[in-house]
Amino acid sequence: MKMSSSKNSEFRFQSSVHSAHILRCLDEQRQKDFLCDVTVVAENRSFRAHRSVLASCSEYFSARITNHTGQGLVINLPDEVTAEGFEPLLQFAYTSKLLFTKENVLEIHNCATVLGFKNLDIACFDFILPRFFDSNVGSSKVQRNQCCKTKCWKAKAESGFYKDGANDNADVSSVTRPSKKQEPNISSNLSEKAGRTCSPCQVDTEADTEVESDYSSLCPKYRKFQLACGKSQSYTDTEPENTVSTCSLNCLPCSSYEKCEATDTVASKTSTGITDEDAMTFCCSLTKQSPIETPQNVCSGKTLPQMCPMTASCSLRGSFSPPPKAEEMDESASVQVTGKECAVSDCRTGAVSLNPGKEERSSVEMEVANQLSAWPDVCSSRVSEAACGQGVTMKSSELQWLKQLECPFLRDLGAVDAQVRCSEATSGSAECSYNFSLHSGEDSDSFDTEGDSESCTSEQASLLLAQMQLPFSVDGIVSLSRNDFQQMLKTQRLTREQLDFVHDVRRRSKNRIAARRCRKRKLDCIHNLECEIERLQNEKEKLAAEKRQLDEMRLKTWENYSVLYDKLCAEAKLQPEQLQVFAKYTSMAECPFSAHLSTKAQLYHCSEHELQTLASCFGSDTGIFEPSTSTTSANTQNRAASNLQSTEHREQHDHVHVSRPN
DNA sequence: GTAGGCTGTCATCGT
DNA sequence: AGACGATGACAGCCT
Repeated sequence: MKMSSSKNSEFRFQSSVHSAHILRCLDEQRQKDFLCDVTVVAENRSFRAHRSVLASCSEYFSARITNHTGQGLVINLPDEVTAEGFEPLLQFAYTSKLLFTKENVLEIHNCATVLGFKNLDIACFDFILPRFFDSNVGSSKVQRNQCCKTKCWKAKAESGFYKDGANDNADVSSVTRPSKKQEPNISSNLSEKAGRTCSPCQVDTEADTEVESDYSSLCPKYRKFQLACGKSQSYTDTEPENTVSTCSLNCLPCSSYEKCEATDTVASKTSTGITDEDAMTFCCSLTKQSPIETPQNVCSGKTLPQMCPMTASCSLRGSFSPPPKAEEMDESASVQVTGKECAVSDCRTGAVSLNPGKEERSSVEMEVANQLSAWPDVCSSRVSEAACGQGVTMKSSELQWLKQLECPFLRDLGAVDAQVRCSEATSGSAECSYNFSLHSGEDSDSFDTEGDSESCTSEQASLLLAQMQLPFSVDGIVSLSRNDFQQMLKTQRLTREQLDFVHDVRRRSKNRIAARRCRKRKLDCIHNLECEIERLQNEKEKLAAEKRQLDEMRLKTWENYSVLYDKLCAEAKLQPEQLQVFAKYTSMAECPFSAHLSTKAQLYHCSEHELQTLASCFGSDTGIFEPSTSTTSANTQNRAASNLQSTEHREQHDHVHVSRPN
């Protein structure tokens, strides 16, 4: 639930549970066959559903249903759509969740393709299928994104491509470097660590899970401010979009490969010194295989293994869940692919951090990102970590290539640019790609503003770590919890100087991050205060205008009273004494003229001085009180003064504050 | 040359 | 007692 205010105090309520509730109700209706207006026949099975839902999810149904308005519509699906494949799709249409198994995923994919099921983009299957049907996930033999065209998938399926993961090797070998020494077993490190610290990669988020503003994480002052002014813009909302995001090469459509092929080489060559051929191979290897077999200059093979930031950070950071290998998965296991809206979380947790304040990502992107975050193999984790500023070093060629991706939520990442800058700055000198990004998820908010100085200091720290033969990355040192950090130190035999240095690095790095947070909060606070000032000024102007209007109305009303009073006196021909008696016996509540009459009667006995005093109390700037040069004006003065007096008198009785006209 | 902004670091305080 | 986060102050760098 969000409440956001505009400058003119207009509020917008946006429910984050409404859409899910609607969908849930529709699903219940479907199960009860309530209000269903279409029957879909697949093979020999029939399914009841709502036209609007089907048409919303599927291009096929949209086309078939559009011209049918009558009742009892029956749609016979083509032969290639099986009941087994269609049923999960129907369920997906009503629940956003796709339940599938290794056995039926191809069937579902085929049906989705034929029916043009939206939000189950090929990218999802492109990501999912290799996981199921490759026995070497995470170990470099996956063929991904070779072709995203449906035909290719069909061809692969028909040819049993996914039935035998070993086949991949032959295909890949033709485009990969023949002999690439595999890097240390990063995936196993990840697996071990993640097995200890991470939850399984299933992402099943109920849509009614609300993203609440986490004021508890704010400093006291800021928290007080936020709470005090009922901040419409939560702190998380102010997070720069660069806190985004995990993405993977896996989700790339074909165009990315093509673009990569066409555009990547120049940047790669110029900045890293590798040849066009290398770049091409690298590009292809990125798109056609898992990253383990990417060129070693990504994580330079020339560096000592323990100095490799990849190794260090991957082994130290255990936040990412390892991908469940196909052979490790239960045959009957199903994986839920759920839409998850606006997930904002720490990159370290492996969850996706999509900018909530920015334009909404498509559900496909959301889902892919979620899956990627929950299912990162080494490749995706590296890319996503680079995107998250986790400190995994990528050379500019990789980053330039990343920028070509068709994934919009990765393409517009400032992080990529920032990383490119970092890489460019260091690519010339560093054979070893040191880990020079200190973002640890929680502070990954400042990619676009962090200059070279920070990178340099971090790099210096990394260099010093290397010089001291310390097998740690700065990022690893910073991101570890206290206990993990202590345990990590215990596993190493470090001298006193080394220990002090590591602690110093950790302390300074954490403080640096804290300073960034602090400054960001301060800026946010200033910004919010400025908005508050503007809002209050607008409100003040509005109230002033309202007050003026009310004053005018009040004066007009009193003038009407005066006219009526004069008319009454003239018609009744009351003498002053009669007026006095009249006023005496008429309560103010019962007679609207009583106050007027009373005052009028009293004024007949007022001296000129008292009258002037009353008039001066009323003030002359309203134009009501005119110099008493004539009887008429004197009467007007009297009436005005009596108005004032009676008003104030009434205020005393009613305890209602009525401001005196200015 | 100078002002202003940004960032890292240190010191200090409160938790 | 020690770790940690927040924050003010200061210095260095850059524009």
